Amino acid sequence: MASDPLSTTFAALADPTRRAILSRLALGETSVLELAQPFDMSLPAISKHLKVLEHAGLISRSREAQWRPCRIAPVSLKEVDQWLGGFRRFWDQSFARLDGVLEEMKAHEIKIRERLKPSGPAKRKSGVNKARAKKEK
Amino acid sequence: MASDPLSTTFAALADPTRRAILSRLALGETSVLELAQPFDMSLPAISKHLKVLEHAGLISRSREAQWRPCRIAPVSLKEVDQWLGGFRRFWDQSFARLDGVLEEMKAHEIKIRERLKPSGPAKRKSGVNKARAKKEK
DNA sequence: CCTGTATTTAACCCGAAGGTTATTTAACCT
DNA sequence: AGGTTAAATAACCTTCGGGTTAAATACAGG
Repeated sequence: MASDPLSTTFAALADPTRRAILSRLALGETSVLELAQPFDMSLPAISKHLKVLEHAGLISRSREAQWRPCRIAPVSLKEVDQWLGGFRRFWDQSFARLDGVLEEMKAHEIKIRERLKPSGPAKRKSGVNKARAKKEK
Repeated sequence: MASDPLSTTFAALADPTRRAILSRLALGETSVLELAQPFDMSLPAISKHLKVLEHAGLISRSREAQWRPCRIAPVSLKEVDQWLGGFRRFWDQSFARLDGVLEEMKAHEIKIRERLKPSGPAKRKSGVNKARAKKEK
């Protein structure tokens, strides 16, 4: 497995048992035994899953007598969400519209700048990367 | 690997090469060779990555002469986003606040109902699952 | 038809993921 | 100290993921 943080997090989430554990933890901190209870799986297996989640920064664990209560640690999830954000316009209508608005604002700003400093050339943002040009059937 | 759709998608995203490919595709549809160009990796390896992405529903491919242009397919990403949504309150302040507001609205609604039908007991929503009760040191 | 270009498939290697059982550590309670 | 409960570790097995090279497929075009 790739070792960068985001890959580690995605890999940790790529298992239904681990996602179910996280869903359970969304209801609140709990012990390993209680986390294991819904699954038809040995305790060491659960222990491994928890280690994976912890290593991915998705949960944190403390000690309380002989229990090691687990809770959700939000930072990694937040990072996943932020990565996803870069693609949100592909499915979220309102984000797509926001894209358009930003384009418009940018164009408008450029016009304003050009009007304010008629001597110097306005700083042009390089346009969207338009690779793959030559290709018609 | 687990074979449910969400696991497949997360697994596909758990690789920096594949995420980079998606990022490139966010700029627009392109060919396999151009997708491969930034990576120090054989072409069959890229081909496999694309197959994984396609199987996860993250990209779609068409044919155009001898090229097989790829583009982003948003549905799987959207599903990931929706799954994440269930946890957003853990890191998003405004969502946490929304949680509070919803709680308040629910309580208010119950009061109203009770006032309107003083004869029958108001339909109580069962409270948040409060597992793990007995545990004090 | 033959050659070049784009891409996939086949066959293989290696290490890591996810599961098992058996054993060990840690902490509580008499 | 001894016994019980909670959890982790060790050792092991099998499957799968990501990479390789070499060969096959699909199409365009002189």
